[in-house]
Amino acid sequence: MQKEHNLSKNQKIIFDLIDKSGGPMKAYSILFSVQKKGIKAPLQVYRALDKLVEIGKIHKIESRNAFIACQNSSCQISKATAFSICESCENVSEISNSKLSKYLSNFSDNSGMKYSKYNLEFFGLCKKCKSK
Amino acid sequence: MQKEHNLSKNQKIIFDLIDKSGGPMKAYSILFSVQKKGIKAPLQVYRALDKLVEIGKIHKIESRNAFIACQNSSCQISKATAFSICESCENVSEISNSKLSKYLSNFSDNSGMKYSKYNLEFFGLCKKCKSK
DNA sequence: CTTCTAAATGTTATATTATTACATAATGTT
DNA sequence: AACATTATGTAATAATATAACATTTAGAAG
Ligand SMILES: [Zn+2]
Ligand SMILES: [Zn+2]
Ligand SMILES: [Zn+2]
Ligand SMILES: [Zn+2]
Repeated sequence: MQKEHNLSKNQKIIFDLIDKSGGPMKAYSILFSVQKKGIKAPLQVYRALDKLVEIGKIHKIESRNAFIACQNSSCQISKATAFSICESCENVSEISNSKLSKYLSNFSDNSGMKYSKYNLEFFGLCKKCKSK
Repeated sequence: MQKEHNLSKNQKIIFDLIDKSGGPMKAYSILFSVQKKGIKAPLQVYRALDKLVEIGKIHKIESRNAFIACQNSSCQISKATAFSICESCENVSEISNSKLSKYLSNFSDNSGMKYSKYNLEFFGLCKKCKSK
């Protein structure tokens, strides 16, 4: 079970927005959407995003500079993330595959590195875009 | 064998700089370093970087907005990249592990996505930083 | 060698993404 | 109440990346 975090006002506004959007959102698009709720400055958005990433409620899609709500709410995998990204329609979804996460979490090589976190992004074409 | 590409003047200047640096470099730090060679504008740097990424001579470290020379010059893996990143000293190295790349290249799930590319970033502490 | 085309370059301006710095307020703990 | 921690508000600015347009260079085709 994931630890329950009491989100602050700004954190809640921003998390709800991202969560309801169902897909990745960019920081300045978030900013635009929450201005009517009194969040006026980029920093207010980035601070909430940082915190939400830290506690695992959202993840950053690094290749897109965008943020998506965690789609595995019941498990704590914010340090082991995998995404599937359609290069045509930009649809993103979080991959939840226990064999994959086990394989990557246990990965080690002879470099002497101690790995504590990973992020994997797969790119390709989704079902819809393939058949166009 | 990787296809031989004749790099253009700017591409060669920028590739040589990144390659010789031995680590990841950021676009504007590259720009600063090549100004004495006549490359004056960000776009000149970004165009060369885009091309070098496309042909696999360099890779972008997405989580760092930085570019590193491919450390697997003999193989064509620009569409299947894996990196190890030290969160303390920011040392980055390209992981060349055939089992890992085979596992990921063959990965598929029931989402209907057809994967053609992936990028994996491992984070942790390198040997040196661990023992501090 | 000439014509055509694709790729690369040069230049200016601008868009997008993210952080620094400083002041204040709210929340939780002892 | 005193203290520490976390969150907020605001302004300015830094860092990263692209748009638009003109020109030049390098290859391919005839
Ligand atoms: Zn998640
Ligand atoms: Zn698609
Ligand atoms: Zn490589
Ligand atoms: Zn290190």
